[in-house]
Amino acid sequence: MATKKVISESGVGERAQHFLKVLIERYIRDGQPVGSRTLAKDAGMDLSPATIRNVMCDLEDLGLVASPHTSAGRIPTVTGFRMFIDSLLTVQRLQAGEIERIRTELAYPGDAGNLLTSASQLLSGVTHMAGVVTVPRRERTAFRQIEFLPLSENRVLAILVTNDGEVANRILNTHRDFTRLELDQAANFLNHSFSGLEMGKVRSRVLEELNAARESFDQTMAQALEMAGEVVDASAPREDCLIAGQTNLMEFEDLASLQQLRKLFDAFAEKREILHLLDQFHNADGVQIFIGEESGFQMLNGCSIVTAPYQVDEDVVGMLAVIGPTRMEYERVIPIVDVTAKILGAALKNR
Amino acid sequence: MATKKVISESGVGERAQHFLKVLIERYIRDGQPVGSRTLAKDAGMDLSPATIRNVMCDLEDLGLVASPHTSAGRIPTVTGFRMFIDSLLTVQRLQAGEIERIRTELAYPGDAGNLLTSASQLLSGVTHMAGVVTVPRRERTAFRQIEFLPLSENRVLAILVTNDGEVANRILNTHRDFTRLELDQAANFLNHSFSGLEMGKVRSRVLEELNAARESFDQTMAQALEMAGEVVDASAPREDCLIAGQTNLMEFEDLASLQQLRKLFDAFAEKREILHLLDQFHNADGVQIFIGEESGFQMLNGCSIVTAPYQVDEDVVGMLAVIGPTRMEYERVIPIVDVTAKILGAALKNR
DNA sequence: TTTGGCACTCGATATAAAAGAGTGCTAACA
DNA sequence: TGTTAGCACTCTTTTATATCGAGTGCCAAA
Repeated sequence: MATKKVISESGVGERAQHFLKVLIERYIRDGQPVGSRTLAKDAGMDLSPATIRNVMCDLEDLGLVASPHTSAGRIPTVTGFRMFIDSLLTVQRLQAGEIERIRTELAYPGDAGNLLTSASQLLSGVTHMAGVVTVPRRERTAFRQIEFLPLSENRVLAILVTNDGEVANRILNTHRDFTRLELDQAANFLNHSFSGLEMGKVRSRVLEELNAARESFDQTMAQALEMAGEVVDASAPREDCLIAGQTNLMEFEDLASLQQLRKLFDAFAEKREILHLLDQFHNADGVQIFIGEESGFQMLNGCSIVTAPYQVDEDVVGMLAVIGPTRMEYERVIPIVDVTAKILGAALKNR
Repeated sequence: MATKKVISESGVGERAQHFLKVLIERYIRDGQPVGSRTLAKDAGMDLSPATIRNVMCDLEDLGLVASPHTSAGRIPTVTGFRMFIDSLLTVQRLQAGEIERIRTELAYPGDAGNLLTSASQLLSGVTHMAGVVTVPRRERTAFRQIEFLPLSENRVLAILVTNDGEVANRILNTHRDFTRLELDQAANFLNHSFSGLEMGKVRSRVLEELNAARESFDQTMAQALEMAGEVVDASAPREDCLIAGQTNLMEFEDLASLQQLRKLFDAFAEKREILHLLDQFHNADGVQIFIGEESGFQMLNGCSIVTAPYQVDEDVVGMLAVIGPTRMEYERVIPIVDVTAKILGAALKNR
């Protein structure tokens, strides 16, 4: 069966694939339709433009490239890009210097929030596109310690520490005044009951016990649980994402139709949709790429997202992403996102 | 001296001022150079275009209007706008409905941060421009209470509560382990020494006492003070501003040169300059307006800022602003900012 | 002081022509 | 059978040119 023209599953000859690759690389560089003459030179196979034209015809029939009008060259379609990304891409190795840069920028100690902000800024700085980091969800974290401090009459400060070192606090207006001793006792009880428990479970357990306490008319207990409930809620899934360098996207005339750009920026301000989108890739491991049009979200037309999860102790805790025009240098961006994810994970671990 | 042509200090006749006013109002509506014919109709004084032209010549000589080219009408200059704003503007009264809207949107209870966010969103929503709210500075707030909680070996959680109810916390890695009792004693001492003191002073006093403690080799005291210093720094002037509706500005083709817009958005992301700018008006009371070019900040070319301080108990605690194109409907925006400032102040008071 | 008249300027719009890039197809070639 | 040269054709881009129209500035008359 070994004919000269090897056909891959997709029905595209090996040579045609090579041309597609070269065409897309060229298109990524210049952003303009690529003609047969240009391609003939770039491909380096010493073929005439006419030959190329024949192949282009095939590629067009397969929906991998398209021409904006009769006398322009070809530009890749979304499916063309998809094939390029999935099987044609040759990822560069990151230069040692760049790895070092990432490492040092994420090396300085600071609290977790700070670190994540740095990471998104770093991504946007290195790639000249928008950098996104989603913040670990609260759901996964565990209860470590709760404390109550009397502030003034009828006002108590509740402090909740989770095992990832985050601290949530809330000022509670209580029905009656509590002594310091009472508060300490309540805290002791709660710490004893919930320590180490995953926050989601804490929430449900608090509710259960609250009902139990009410039935048995244990006022003190009920109040303690009520207060705990409030602060647990305050520390609730405040999942969020940090976006840096949005304005970099204004430089790409690919997206420059203000219309388009505005939709994108609105999405950034809102964040919800972006977050939802990235969550879909939460379970993949390693770098994933997807193209705006594939997502169904209109605001991402013309864009691509390069994303990777980052892990602490084998657990995926959040996502990292770069958003830019579909016409981006994937072979440079992919390793950047990849390495940053790893370094970020490590940095979070020895925090 | 009562001649027919009354000359104001600026050397502009009363009638000329009236024309300037009408011209600017028209320019604000249409965004296009206003010609003599149009102006003749709008002015409602039954004068011929030729007469208007003469007046326009005078206004041009005074630098209040300019023409983009020979055969276009006139557009206001920055100084023209300045005069318009300072003395020609007739501010509309806000409709009862709009006041109600503002009141209800700021009525629902929530923490202070929430309220401020709502305010900026409200401003941007009502004006279709960008809304800004600066958050009260920490400097002005006073120390109320500090507490230390042992977390694990060599890790202590320090919590600082200020009299405005804000809570700052920081996890400290200590050189040695502290018992709960030691920590309580340290907290007691600090609370006793600093309670009620303004934060700026707390910072300096901590340093003084730290030196004293070191000289007298009072290790325990020194450590307590060191820890206090860290958390005080953590709660340092985290002055900040909340910006909403930036993307609204993309709709105005006045600013649409992507160059311009990008600079503006970068400034929004950075925030520092905006904050610094608004701080200059911190002491003014009532609505202030200024025009981008006057600020010297390049990114504000083509923009104006309508700003007002908001007060709690007679004290100015922050600023509120709307940023939009210089060609904005001041007579509508001014009362909105004004009223919002008052309502926000009130809402913060009964928080 | 106001007005009509008039020449003039300059951007905006329209039209046409030419240039350039690239294609598709056909026929010849190895 | 794959490859190539040639050629007509299509569309965009550029350039040149004419025309229109809005609006000005100035002058002379009311």
